[in-house]
Amino acid sequence: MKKELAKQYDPAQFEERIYKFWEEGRYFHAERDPQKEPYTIVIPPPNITGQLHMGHALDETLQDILIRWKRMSGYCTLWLPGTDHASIATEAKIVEAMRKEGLTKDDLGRDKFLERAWAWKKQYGGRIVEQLKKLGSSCDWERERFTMDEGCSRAVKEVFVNYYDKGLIYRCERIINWCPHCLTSISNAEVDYKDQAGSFWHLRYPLSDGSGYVELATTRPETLLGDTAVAVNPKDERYKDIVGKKVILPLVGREIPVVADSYVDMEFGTGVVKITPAHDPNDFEVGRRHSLPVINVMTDDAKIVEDYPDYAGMDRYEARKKIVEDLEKGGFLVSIEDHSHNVGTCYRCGTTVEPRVSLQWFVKMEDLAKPAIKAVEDGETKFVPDRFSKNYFNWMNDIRDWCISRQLWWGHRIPAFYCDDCGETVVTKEDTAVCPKCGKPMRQDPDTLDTWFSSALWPFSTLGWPDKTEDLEYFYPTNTLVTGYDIITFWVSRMIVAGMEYMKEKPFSTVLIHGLVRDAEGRKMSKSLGNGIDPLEIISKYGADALRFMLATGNAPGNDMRFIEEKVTASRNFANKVWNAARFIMMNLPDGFRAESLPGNMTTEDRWVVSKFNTLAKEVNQNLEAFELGIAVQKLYDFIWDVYCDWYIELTKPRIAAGGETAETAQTVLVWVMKGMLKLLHPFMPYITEEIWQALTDDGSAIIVSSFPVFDEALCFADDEERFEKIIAAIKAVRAVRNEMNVVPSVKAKLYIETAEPEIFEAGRMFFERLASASGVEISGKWEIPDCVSAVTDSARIFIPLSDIVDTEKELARLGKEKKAAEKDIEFLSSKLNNQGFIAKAPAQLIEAQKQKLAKAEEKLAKIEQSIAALAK
RNA sequence: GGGAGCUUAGCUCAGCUGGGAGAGCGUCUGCCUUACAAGCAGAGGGUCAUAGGUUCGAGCCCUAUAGUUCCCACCA
Repeated sequence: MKKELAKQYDPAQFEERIYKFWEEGRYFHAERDPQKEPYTIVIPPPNITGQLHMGHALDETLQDILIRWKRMSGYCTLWLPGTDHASIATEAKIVEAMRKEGLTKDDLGRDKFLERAWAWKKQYGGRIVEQLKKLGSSCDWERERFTMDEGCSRAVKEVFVNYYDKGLIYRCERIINWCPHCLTSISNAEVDYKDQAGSFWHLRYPLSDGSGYVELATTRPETLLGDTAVAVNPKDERYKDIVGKKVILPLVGREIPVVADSYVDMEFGTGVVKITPAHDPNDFEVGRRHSLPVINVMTDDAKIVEDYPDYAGMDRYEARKKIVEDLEKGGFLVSIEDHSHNVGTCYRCGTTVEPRVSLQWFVKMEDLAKPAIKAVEDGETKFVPDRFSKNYFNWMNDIRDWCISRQLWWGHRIPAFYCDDCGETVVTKEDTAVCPKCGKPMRQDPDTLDTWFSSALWPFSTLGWPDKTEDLEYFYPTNTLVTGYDIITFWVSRMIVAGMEYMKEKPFSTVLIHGLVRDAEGRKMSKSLGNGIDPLEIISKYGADALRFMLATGNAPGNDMRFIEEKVTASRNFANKVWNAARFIMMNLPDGFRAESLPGNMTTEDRWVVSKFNTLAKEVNQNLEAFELGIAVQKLYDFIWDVYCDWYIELTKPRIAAGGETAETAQTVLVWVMKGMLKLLHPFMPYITEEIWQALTDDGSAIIVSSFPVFDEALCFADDEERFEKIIAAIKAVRAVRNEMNVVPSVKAKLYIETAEPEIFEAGRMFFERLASASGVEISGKWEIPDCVSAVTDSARIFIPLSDIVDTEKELARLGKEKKAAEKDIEFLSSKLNNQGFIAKAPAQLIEAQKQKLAKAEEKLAKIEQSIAALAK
């Protein structure tokens, strides 16, 4: 009937097999069912270039826990997977690969390049998916999507054209962040600011009327070539006379005006600023206000343009050096100061971005942001933990227009067409366009869209939008989005915007935010540091369940965590514990044993464990409901290891050995609780629970679709819990005393239990033998045993006659310590109960509990005193 | 400049609506007790960063301070 389980937990033996079993059984597939409530998660699509890293592992684990829990709780659950084309990252990889072959994009041309890109996608896009599967992710792979598949592309075009028609997308010349390495514009959100040590060059520009110089300071002397003015503050008395005059631009010889603009900070530097509209965003604004010319002095790859023969072709840093030298030679350099400043770098490649004026497409964000802000304000969408909504509001309330065009080939091509003949622009969903004015064929914009443009539509484009599909109707809005705090601005905010605009409804109800997985020293895992840890290696070493369990343990939402391998070991050990508990049960079940329901003749300890399990089921559900995954894990761990394994299993051993009815009852309860426990654990450790379930039930059922345990009023046995805790307390007390007296377990001793509740201890008689090294148990209301060690609880004194070992002095000292502890308890509790404020204001239940504790403490003290008195005689 | 987080046992971290401080790892003492030595039993270890405040009662709420991390903006 049942399979033997191996002696040691070895996940490699079954994880792959179990995953195949689930896939073949189509357990991950979501079939719309009007009778059921849907529960939907869309995956944050990993990049096709990506390899599974710890961040993914955490993200996927959290999602899978929620999905599996909801699936078992009767929801129609859809976890929709997919991948992102990641335009800039993928294109960079392909360009890099081509470079090794000595090829450039231009050598290949757009079509050939895209062929390569698709081949790349075909080759590597599946890799990350296979890796996700290793984790046990229960995604509906039948619905796997890709941001550049036909449907998503259609959605992108639809949105672009619609935004354009509504006047929310516009094209204009602006200063944008340009990456000279990736050769594309990037959005504000894609710029990482980093502190760098630099210099502050003080220069002087001669006034054209020969009346002297103005002194100014710059961190970027090479941009001087593009200066078209110098500016001072209009209120600055020092410079009011020179406003309107001209200065001669050193090295270039151009005459440029002195303008007055309030942008200039009088306190900073000399109060004079050189204005380079083409290479600084603030200067660009100043330039606009004063109608200054915009002179671009750099090429795409940040080299000086040919107009300046002395520097043409030099890289910007090389040019800087040369220009400083020349300034010095010309007597224009006053001084050089050390200066640390924040420079923008490309989030992909780390190259210092070059602000640059160019013609780009933008989304007007202000109006679009409003409903998205409101959705979070009104609680339509909630961030967990809540503090991240502040992040969101910060960003959204100060939203800038979004630069969406990228000078890349891999991505959604902008559906705008230009007529070179008459200058007409058409934005259309059609693949080609004919000029409506002159009838000539039009040229499509060569640029593509920011990757995040398509990701923003992910929650509905993947469900069929713009068509009104049944999936969309049923599964939208999705329920939970699980992601890291690092992409709230990139992605989460833009999904909410798009969802509100096109679905008129939030894309998800909850955003569960998690932190970063750092290395053991707390550093970010990164390629450059080489401190990344490969989840796949960890899985092959410890199993996916151990990794998942560890990732869900001891961590509160939104907080970073450190990856420490010992934590995985601890989780693996826990899995081994579960494994062996199951093994124990199966070794002790008769053939054909079935435990469908709880027996009617349960003992106190049976009801004790069932009642505790019932509480566990309640709390795990509550914690999951509140996204307190770490707390749920902790409770499961404690119950399984401590309550079930260390106590209950041990309690059943003498009963099973005794055989007969009590054995059968114990077996039934063992199996019943084990099954419930496995179910509660399944979302966290899917593989091992399925493997054990299959071996244990042997009826073709699958735990993945079993019903998740819930609280059951009929299984509350508070009385039995209390009664049995007394036995546990007594056993613990005996063990502690024996340990303290250095009595080895092999030395058995008879126990004489003195108690006012003999029937309770009568029921626990056999457990003392097994769990407290007793050679026999006598129970009475009163014992007089001289020269004896005694273990004391509030409900019993247990005498342990070990005459050859007993050291009266030592025992008196030990009891003295216990007495002190009891007295301290009493003092604490009675002072609390004597406090009028406490009595008047504390909840009645609490007061009652304190009274009971006090009574128990007093009982215990009395018993200790008796023992001391007897020994002192 | 604006905002947020963190500071709890030697280490890594939990602590859900305020009611006698927890776990894992490490340490110490025993134990191969027929599910598990990836184990069992026991023990030690904390002024919950500091200073005030609110409260009958504060690790938790409020204010300030220090250290630390991060986000946003800006720095010619």
